Amino acid sequence: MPELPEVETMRRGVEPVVGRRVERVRLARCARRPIHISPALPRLARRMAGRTITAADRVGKRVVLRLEGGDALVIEPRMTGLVLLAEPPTKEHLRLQISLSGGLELRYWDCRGLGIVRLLTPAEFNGWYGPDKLGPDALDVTAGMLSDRLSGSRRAIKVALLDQRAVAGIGNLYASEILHLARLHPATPCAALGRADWTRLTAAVQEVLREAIRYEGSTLSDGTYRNALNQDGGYQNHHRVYARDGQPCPTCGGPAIQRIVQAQRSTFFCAACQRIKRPRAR
DNA sequence: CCCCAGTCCTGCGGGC
DNA sequence: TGCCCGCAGGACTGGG
Repeated sequence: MPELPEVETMRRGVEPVVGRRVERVRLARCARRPIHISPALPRLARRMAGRTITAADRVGKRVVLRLEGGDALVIEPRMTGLVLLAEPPTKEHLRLQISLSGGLELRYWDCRGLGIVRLLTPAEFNGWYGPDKLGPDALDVTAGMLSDRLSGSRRAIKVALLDQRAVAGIGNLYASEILHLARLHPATPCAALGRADWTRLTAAVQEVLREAIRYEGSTLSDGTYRNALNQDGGYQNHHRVYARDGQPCPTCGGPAIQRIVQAQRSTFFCAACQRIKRPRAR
């Protein structure tokens, strides 16, 4: 499940595309269902052909390839999408192939096919990913920004961290990891957090995400996430709580990590070192 | 504003 | 051993 560290690793892995010219764009025939792509081929192919890629950026959980002239190709992998410069894991779920000058082949592979690829003008890009839609990037967010955006909310902090309008890039896996490092109970209402909590939480956001990037993301047992060269990440060996229910807490040695469900998603935490804070009584 | 359930999709693992 | 069912969840939508 690509979140910020996985998408950042993909972005770094495809940086060799910068400076190359788009020669050909085609859909892979082996995909059972067509990819969610906008605009549809051949219009997208015509708009991209002959143009040079000027930058490989990231916005939240998406890879953004900037094109000469100002358009951007946004690749949103969602659950199982991979942006590759190597051969894909299987031929079967290859969705899109972009041939670049110098013989480079950029591929988009997506097992479940929930991902989306969009070619956007600058105005369209701002409509999709402007400040109304996406909060500050999780790597840049400050404690002040987080508390300004969330401290008035009664939502559980775990659920709020998944809201991309509040902060961009955190998904279900890293939300649990971050809250464990920050020693905050995932069900704590945002409004119950004090200044020191926001500071500790923000520090944990930075530390967990930077460490996960250093290990090139998490490849889970389903094996879906890989870097641009089709290699596994390494951060799954450093998970503190995610999918470790029943195992001892790495911080306090407490007997068992617990699993609960919040907003229909699994949350993992240690009930011993992540104690809930109740909102102040009115 | 916030919350919930449903939608997309496929591979895998648990249970029988 | 084989089959079926449910689960995994990012982003979005519609209803309460």
